[in-house]
Amino acid sequence: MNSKVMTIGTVRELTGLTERQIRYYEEKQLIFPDRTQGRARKFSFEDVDILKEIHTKLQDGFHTYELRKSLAHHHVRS
Amino acid sequence: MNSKVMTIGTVRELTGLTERQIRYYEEKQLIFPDRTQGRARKFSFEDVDILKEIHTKLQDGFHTYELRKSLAHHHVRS
DNA sequence: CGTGTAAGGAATTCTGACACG
DNA sequence: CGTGTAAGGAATTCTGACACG
Repeated sequence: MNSKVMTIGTVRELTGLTERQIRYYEEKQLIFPDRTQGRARKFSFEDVDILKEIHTKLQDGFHTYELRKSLAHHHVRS
Repeated sequence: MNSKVMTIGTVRELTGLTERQIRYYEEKQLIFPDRTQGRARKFSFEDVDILKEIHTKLQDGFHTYELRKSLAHHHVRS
């Protein structure tokens, strides 16, 4: 499911990450949530998986700018 | 996907229904969204399908109390 | 660099009610 | 019966910033 339907609060629960981390990963171009009219972020289940992967990689010593390349294949343009 | 992850606003967009209609169908026991700590409803993609079905049936002349039975098979307890 | 937090505002959602029919 | 709406409150999310290191 690539449809962006979840708010950041739900993603927080599903990933165990904090909102700060999620927003930071977006800032670093690792995830690309949609936005509602009221500028609230909307994520997909795929985003949740990517986020988990990002966090794992970071704990393995990688940096966000390094992950930007390895996560590139996730960007499927529908 | 039966995971309850969407807020009513997303469901509104996905189904084309109003929040009033969605809440009313819940009141009539046709759908069973989860709740967040802050009492906000959370729906699944299956709920979205059921909601569309409910609206179609209503337009076909059925009443909510009649649909309660025909939708019973949807209640899969995980 | 990656993450925590307090700050103030804006958008979202909630409930109970009155309305129509 | 099914749905619209105005009302007030509570919870959510947003951005920019300061902090640590």
